Amino acid sequence: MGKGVSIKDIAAAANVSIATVSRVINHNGRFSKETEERVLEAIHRCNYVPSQLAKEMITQKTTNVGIIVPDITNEFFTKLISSIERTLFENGYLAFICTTDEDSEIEKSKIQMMASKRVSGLIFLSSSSTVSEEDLGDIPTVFIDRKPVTKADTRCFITSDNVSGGYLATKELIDNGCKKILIMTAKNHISGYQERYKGYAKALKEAGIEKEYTVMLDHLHYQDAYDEMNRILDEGKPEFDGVFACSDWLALGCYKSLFEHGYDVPNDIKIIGFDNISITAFNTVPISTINQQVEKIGEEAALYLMKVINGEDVPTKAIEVPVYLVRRESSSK
Amino acid sequence: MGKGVSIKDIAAAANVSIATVSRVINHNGRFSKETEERVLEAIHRCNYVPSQLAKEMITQKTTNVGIIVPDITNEFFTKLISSIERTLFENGYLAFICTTDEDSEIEKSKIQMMASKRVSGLIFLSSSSTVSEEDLGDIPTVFIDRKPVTKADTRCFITSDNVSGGYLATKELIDNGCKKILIMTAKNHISGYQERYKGYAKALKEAGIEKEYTVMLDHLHYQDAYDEMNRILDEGKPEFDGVFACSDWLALGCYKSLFEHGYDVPNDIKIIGFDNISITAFNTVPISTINQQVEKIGEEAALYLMKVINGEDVPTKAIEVPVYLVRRESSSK
DNA sequence: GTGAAAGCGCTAACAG
DNA sequence: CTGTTAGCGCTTTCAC
Repeated sequence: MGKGVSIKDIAAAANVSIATVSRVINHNGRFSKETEERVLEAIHRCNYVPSQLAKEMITQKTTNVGIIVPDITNEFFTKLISSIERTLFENGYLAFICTTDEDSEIEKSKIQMMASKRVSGLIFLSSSSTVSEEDLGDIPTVFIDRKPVTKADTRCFITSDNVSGGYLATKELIDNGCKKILIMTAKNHISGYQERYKGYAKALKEAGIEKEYTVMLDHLHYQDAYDEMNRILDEGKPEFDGVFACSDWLALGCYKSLFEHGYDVPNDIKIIGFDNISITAFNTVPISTINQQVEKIGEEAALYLMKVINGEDVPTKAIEVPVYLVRRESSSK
Repeated sequence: MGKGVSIKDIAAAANVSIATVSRVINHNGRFSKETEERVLEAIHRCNYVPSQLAKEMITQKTTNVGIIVPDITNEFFTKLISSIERTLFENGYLAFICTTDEDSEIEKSKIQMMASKRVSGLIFLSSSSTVSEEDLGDIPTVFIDRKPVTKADTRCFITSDNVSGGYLATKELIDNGCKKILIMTAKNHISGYQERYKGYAKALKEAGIEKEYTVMLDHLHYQDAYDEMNRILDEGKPEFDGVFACSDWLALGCYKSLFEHGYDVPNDIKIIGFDNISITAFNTVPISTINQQVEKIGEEAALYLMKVINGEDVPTKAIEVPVYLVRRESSSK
């Protein structure tokens, strides 16, 4: 497709100089109507596609951005990526996709590759592993969702308002009569989860509930929540009447364990999750959850990044996108 | 990160010619140990990252490949993309991600953009919309999963052995006592679904079951299957004792409807899905399904594409990756 | 309005 | 072993 045919060929075919062809292509004016037509005709006839590659080479500025995520098999990430990719493309950028599998070696090597390809920016869904500032260098970078464990906090960071989310979730349980609420969260320091815990603590305090009941998980898969809840329930009658699972997958794991142990959700025990992934709505007992405005986060991230790339003024260093409660059966009275 | 510093600077810093620097970088030999060290030292000291962009410009060959998918919020696509991306990267390629949202205009415009960026190949998860050969031009392309509705069948096409899958699924139901089996599939001509139907028909015929029971859906989301099954069940006692849903999401929708109508799965009615997405295992009644070797499909696609790119001999035009049955509770006796 | 010429950062002959 | 040179396909002054 137009590979092989270059601006030279068009110049020859249209009987003008390559400078003129360039002007026509880029709508830079300074050519007559007739010339334009002749050039356009030649372009069409030769099936010519200007090399963006060469342009990027000379302007020293690519329209490529890298998206880096731990993995892609996760509805939250996936929606984020879609939204980012769409926003970027609307502004003339294409996105490289890079999964790191939480492996900092891979991460490093992909960042380097992108650097060598001169991406003009990076959108980073950092794993909890440390991203070295050195690797990132002066590439404009926006972090999403997970706050990196580096001094990289000089860069932009976009996330949901997780504290409010944790608060809303916990309050929903309290409002519907729960007195003892278990929070299931992550053992390692993922910023979002820590904030959700803060919201939980705040709601408890506000309601005059003193006893917290925290369960920390090493891994955050469905199975881990299921196993852990099984362990707890196998020990005897549970001490809690509400569960705030810090992600929907955890909530689903808890639900299944409770169900299999003969507990009635929401009558015996209420559950609320976080993220609003689609299956929560489809669960036998639909699961209440906190909705993150993923599309908006992705869009904000992309827009912000492009501003940085274009050297615009970017006042805000941290953006928090609001969340809202999605009330379903699992937390009802 | 090394942007701004070029091969010239290194040449100067190491007191050699740029040609020598180039040789060292590319391990092309013809330089002494000492020179190498001096150059390497300069590279390190200046924090130099060679511009892959310039290299691609001159060698007329990029190490970028485009992945085109209808959307990304789908475990099957997602796994495929992961696998492709990994395989490509292991071979020095980076992947552009392009979602089309089944919109052929967007598709067209993204393909053009990638062409102008001179991607060296495309991996195409075509929507049922027609991909024009003209757009693809001479870019090496591999199709996955869905057979394009064009004359593009001159290109490579990789997919699961869907006929066998449909056969295995149906046979599983028959083997466990089903006499009347409903198949829920797609109304439009998605190759995979058509083939699954063929397998279904074959198994029925082999078992001497004459009556087929086909339900076709316009859209293939959970909700569509749920609604359709509700409609059927609301009409009265169902005529079938087994359901072969051509995707897991459809199976889950059917399950919920059956459950809510008071039917016992698998005792009253058995269900089997297709794809083996993770939630099928987590359903209250785990759903039997046909596993597609997604990782393998992705890997094969990437490897095949790179062969084409490198001008290697590529005998096979169509690759079918085997599937296998995953037996769970929903289809048991 | 239009063209000639100088590069962008690099590779690839070709000399030495 | 090493340096010189000619581009890759394009943009961008600077003349005319």
